[in-house]
Amino acid sequence: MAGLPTSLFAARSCVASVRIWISMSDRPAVVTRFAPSPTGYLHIGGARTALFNWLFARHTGGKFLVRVEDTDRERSTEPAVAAIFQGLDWLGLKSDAEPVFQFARADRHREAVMDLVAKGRAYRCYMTAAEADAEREQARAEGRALRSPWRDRMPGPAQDAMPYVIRFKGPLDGDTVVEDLVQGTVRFANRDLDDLVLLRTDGAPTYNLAVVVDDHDMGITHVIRGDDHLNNAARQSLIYEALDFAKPAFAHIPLIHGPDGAKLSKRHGAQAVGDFEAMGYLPEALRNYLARLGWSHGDDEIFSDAEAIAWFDIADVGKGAARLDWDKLAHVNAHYLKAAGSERVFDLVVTALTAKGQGLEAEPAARLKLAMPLLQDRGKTILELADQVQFVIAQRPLALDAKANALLTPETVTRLSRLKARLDGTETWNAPDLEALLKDFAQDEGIGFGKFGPALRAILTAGHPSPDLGRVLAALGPKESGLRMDDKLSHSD
RNA sequence: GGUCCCUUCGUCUAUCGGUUAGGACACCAGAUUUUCAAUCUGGGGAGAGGGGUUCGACUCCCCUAGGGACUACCA
Repeated sequence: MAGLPTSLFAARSCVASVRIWISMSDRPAVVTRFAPSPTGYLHIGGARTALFNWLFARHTGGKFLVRVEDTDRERSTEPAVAAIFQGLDWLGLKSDAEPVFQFARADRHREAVMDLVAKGRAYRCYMTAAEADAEREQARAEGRALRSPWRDRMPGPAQDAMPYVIRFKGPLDGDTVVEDLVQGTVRFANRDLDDLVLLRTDGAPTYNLAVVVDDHDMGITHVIRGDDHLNNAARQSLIYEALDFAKPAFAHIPLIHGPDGAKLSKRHGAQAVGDFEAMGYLPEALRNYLARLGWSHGDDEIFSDAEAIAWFDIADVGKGAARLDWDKLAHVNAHYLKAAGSERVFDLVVTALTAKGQGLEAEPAARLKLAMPLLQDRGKTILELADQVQFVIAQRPLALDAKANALLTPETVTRLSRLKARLDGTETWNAPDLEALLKDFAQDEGIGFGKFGPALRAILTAGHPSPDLGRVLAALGPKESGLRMDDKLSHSD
């Protein structure tokens, strides 16, 4: 039901892409991969995992691949696949080859399992679910991992029609050592590693088997993933050995937690990469922030992609879990917002405005486009910018509240009329010159800004958030500024 | 319960046995001031606790506490 259309899982292309890597004699020295399971949106933690894989591949001149782990047919959905690809795309983390869909490779996985059975490293297990539960309970009581009684028992005629799974035949003693690039040497006692299921009753491969086979077939050299998989690395290590596959290097990076230290979840505001986009963050800002979360290069905080690529090293990834800090993300975003091209910021602001149900007509849109360079440093996110930009796109005549009207005393109105006359004669309509003109005006009138600034601001912005008056005038342009002033100056005398 | 991982300012982190423990965000104060911001200057703020090892531990080892992951026919 939740199954995926076969078109997305064209086995031919998926398998072929894998074979290309294997047959290439000049295969890169480093191949990393991001392997999400399509059960939801691209999680911000997953995005960081993808980023680290991408950075390491770029740093080493290697390849970055994407593999969709969709072996769980019940939970995998097509919208999730699309959302993940869209998230990666937005973040600028593109796979260097066609993405591989794990489900399409089920035959290859079964083949590997049969190999294991033939080698005596896996066996058919006929336990029912209830029996397995009982067995598990007993194993737990004895302080060891689950083993099946079928481990050393040959099935008889009675089993002929019985369903079975294929379990890995794990060693009973000895240790399995995972040499992790981040966590160091981690030792597991084999008695604690259970005989995990390799093939389900319906013949479908399970995760731990599929990852090993796929990572091997895809030529993955470095498995960089969340440290929630550190335990799995031991189980997978055993499978690599049983299959006679060379093991990749492992790097288990800490997970991202919410601001309160708990596992990141919905209540922390956002989880999906798409949420960050909707909240008005720039992809390059998120990349910078995410890279800095758990990884560092001395005191560097703001850096370009090129610098991140040049500097990134797994050895500099920290071991502790990091918390998401919205303030710092906002700060980084503000930096990139200032540096971004005005046309791009304008487009994003318009999109945000439209999403808020505030579509723009041609004239205010044109005004905003021209004003954008003067305004894009006034917010930390596109959403904040959408608020900061309201005074520009407001339509005449502006409605002033009682407080603003109170500012327009006869004296102030005549004073502003004199200012208007001076503005009308201005040739250089730009923020610094306008600011200077305003200063000169105040001096010539023998007054401080406080005597006419608030009133002028009210006339020009109707109380919307706005920058320095020089910038306000510049942003509005000579025509709109003049009209807004005329609106209020001509008929209150 | 078992196994494994983690622990420096509020947060992200630097430090790779010898530093007045540095930076960034946040916070506080001051400057600026025509709203709100921004900006500039200054300030407070940390090695979870306890044992060792060492001439000397944030750094190495052990214990405890706290946090996290795994312990599925999920990935």
